[in-house]
Amino acid sequence: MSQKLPVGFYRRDTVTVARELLGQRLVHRLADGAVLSGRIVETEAYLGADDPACHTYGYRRTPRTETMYRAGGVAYVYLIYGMHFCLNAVTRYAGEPEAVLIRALAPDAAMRDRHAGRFHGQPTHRWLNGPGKLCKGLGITRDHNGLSLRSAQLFIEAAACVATDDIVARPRIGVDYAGEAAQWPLRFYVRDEPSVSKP
DNA sequence: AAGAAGATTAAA
DNA sequence: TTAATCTTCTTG
Repeated sequence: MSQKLPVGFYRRDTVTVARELLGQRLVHRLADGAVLSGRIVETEAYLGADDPACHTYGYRRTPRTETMYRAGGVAYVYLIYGMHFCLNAVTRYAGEPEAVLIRALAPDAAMRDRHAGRFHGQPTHRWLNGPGKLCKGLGITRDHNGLSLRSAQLFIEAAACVATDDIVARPRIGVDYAGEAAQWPLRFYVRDEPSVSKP
């Protein structure tokens, strides 16, 4: 029986959390009892006040980013491009606004077996291979913003970490506006994993 | 009050 | 390469 990751897991260095979230299991329980879940295979670290690519660069504080200022272990969900949601795990402590964007999941066997109908006949490795797609696929919306990642409906379960040799570090996606920070190798994914968004 | 841009996606 | 689509933030 798997355990939910303790809050202490999140209240650490954000890059460490981003790397160690690879392999863990994200679970969403719907009101009707359905369980949608997958193994995390791709993440990105957003390093707060000193990171030009981060929503909280320079301690920018707005209604939207308020969640990032909370203590690690809660979900930060926001709408991007007017049509897609992105899910992040808030890291560190209150007042240290950093987070890990969860970019891709490999669907669990139970989900592949029972919820293929949600995905229009697509191959399973394309179900959740992008930050907007995984929110859509799991039914995560802005209603989940601020929710504990140990809550009954949304949580991350402990599973085996991915070995260092199997983690690939690359520049983050979609942050070209961030100058030099656009090159920082803060995107992490599992080597040879088909469900990664852009191998 | 108005405009610009965005941690994306699917389709051409 | 581009449209879709709208919230958030910046500027006037």
